[in-house]
Amino acid sequence: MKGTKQPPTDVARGRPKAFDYEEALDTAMRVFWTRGYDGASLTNLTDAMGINRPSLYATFGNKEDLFQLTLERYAQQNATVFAECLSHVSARAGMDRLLREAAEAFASPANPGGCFWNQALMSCATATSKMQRHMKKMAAGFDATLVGRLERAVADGELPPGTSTTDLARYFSVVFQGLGLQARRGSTRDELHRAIDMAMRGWPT
Amino acid sequence: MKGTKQPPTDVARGRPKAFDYEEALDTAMRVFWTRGYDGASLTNLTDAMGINRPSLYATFGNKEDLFQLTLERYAQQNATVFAECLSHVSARAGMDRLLREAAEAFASPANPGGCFWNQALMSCATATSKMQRHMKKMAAGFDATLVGRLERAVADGELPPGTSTTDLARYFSVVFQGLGLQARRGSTRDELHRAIDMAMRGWPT
DNA sequence: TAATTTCTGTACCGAACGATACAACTAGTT
DNA sequence: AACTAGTTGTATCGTTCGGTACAGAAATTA
Repeated sequence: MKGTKQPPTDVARGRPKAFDYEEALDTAMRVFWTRGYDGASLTNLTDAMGINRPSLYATFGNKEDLFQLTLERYAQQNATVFAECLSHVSARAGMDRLLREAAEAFASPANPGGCFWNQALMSCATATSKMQRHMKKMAAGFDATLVGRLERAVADGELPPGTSTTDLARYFSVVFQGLGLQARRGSTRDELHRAIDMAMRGWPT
Repeated sequence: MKGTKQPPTDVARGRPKAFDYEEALDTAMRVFWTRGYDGASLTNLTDAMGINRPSLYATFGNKEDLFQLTLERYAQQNATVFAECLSHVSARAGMDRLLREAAEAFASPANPGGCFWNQALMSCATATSKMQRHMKKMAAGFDATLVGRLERAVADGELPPGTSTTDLARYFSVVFQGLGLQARRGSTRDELHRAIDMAMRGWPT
């Protein structure tokens, strides 16, 4: 990540960038999202981002750094909705909402389809062990947040005492990821919502 | 697929192959399964298969042909268990069984982890449109089989009349694929089975 | 205006990619 | 034994890969 230069900390000094940092990162994300890590070549990336190679390297480091940055950006972009869903008074309603928000994003024609994180997960076999560790850490954080919310639900009496929160969180994780793949296969948002209706029946009574 | 030569139709004529056709195909499948289509280089493949490039090309065509052959083999290998599960008198028990068999395969340490078909699905963005069509066709076949079994269940009275068999099939497809990704993330078979317990609660009453 | 700083564009690097030409080799056929 | 069909190993093809050196362009600073 050395040499990576974030947006201006002070005033710009030399020649100004001819592109927007975050916009370029978003575009890169979509390329990786569509083609996977290995399938996305630097030419694919620079063409889509509208910048040339040296600019990319000076700004984002190398390909792996860029990929990691897009992953972090993806997490960051969805963190707000994620937190909002889980802050709902009812854990059940929050979980339902989370799945439905995900369905919207996964099936949105504005996106490449499915879940970027799924794509990254399948792509990371050829990645550095450092990046694999990073991804595992992100995944663990996601799971932990889910478990935390469910534990609060048990404490609140919304879930029966003795409920295995890890098992329940894992179940919803399965559904979550399944929705992403199903969306990738072309399912519409309505179809995903109907699947969520059924998935929510798994909630303990 | 031109130039592809299947196992001996007549008696072998020239110099005999120094490797087993199906064994080599299995090995290739595992390489693709682990690394994805783009992530698997010909060197990765030939090294693992224990054959050299010209033998690979003479026997399996090019890289894309080989990939397609491994996909077909994967489908063929699982077709038996698949059909057996769905031939159960109870559609519900059959579906349950299908998911559990899948969980075993997805989490088996003998396999690369997860579902090869999932991996292929994410890899196919860079593939030929011909191969994408082929994959869509395979997926549609899977779905149609599921729907067919559920329709029979409606006719048998196992499912309430008016049940949307396509919606139900899609739900189980979501769970199925989710299990694959969860396994890839390292979940054990027991953990997957507990997720299936919850998923089966989505079955209409 | 001169000096300095930063970014852009071209042109290229060595390495790895998918794919083959070709000769040596090994079997069955005659 | 001579011939033919098919496989194997080596050595290589042209292309694309990720990554960079370097000169010129565009801004701020003095």
